[in-house]
Amino acid sequence: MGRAPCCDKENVKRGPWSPEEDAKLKDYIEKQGTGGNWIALPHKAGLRRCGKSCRLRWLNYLRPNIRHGDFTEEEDKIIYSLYASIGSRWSVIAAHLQGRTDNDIKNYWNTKLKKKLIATMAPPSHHHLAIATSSSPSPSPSHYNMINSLLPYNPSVSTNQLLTPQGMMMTMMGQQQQQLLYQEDMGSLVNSANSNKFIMSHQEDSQEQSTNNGIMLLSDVRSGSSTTSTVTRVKMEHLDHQHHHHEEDERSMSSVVMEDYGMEEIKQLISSSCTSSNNSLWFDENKTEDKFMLYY
DNA sequence: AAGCAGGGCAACCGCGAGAAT
DNA sequence: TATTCTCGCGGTTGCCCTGCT
Repeated sequence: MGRAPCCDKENVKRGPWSPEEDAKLKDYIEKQGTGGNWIALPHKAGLRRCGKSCRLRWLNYLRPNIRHGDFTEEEDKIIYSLYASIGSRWSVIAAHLQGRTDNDIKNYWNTKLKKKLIATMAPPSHHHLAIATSSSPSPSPSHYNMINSLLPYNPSVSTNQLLTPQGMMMTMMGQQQQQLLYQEDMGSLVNSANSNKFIMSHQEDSQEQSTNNGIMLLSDVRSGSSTTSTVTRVKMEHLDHQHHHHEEDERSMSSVVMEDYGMEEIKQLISSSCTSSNNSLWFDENKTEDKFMLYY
């Protein structure tokens, strides 16, 4: 049995809203509210529009304190970060950006930010998405920015704080305590069965802490919806051979693991930026894990 | 100046979740 | 418990504007 249409499509106006319609809708909602029923609202307000159309118009354009255009760098970072963490859940991302609508952010991402990311992620071949290793030059700030963008968003973290591995670590350590399990060594890293849990293992050499941090991050954020779930798992590993006590392979190695069912774009961006000759790229299409790994 | 292509954005569509009946 | 209805969401479409040839 088919679903009943929400309105009589033959008798409703479609397309761009006129200033008169805007005024009617705004006036009605300001005086009467939505009444909790968008379907009935257009009739009451004297509009020949579908209730869904009215809702969309109000939420995306007419409601107070809406901002359009001119996204700031800070907002860009927030969007990058949240997208990396939760995927294309625009309403959630919008909730973190005062005055922005999900539609605005979605459009902004699709038309500008994604391209900006491509530009960032596709520099000359000597650029890699990686945390500095002892055998490679220090990454540029843009690398940290990109990596920062993969970290879960935390509004209390300043931009500057995110710009260095140390800052990132501070961020993780200080801000995500409720979600973090801190492990003393890699070998004891466990993959939590719980969703929405962030697991981090951090190795340090007591003599060379400042330059040779081993970092392992595992982010597992799942949407609440079982059917439209966006699963994002960002795992970044950096195993420096000098501190790599638990593996046979002594190569300097950093890896990024992205698991995701709704972030194909991110996958492509990262994989395309990390396929230079000295990297090996592994896709693990195991359906139970759905992850791919990038090793340097 | 005209035609075309691409980008940006507002609006629409269809689906799933959850409330109401 | 099953069915219907509304809301809210993400994906997609299509119009309009701008820049290029």
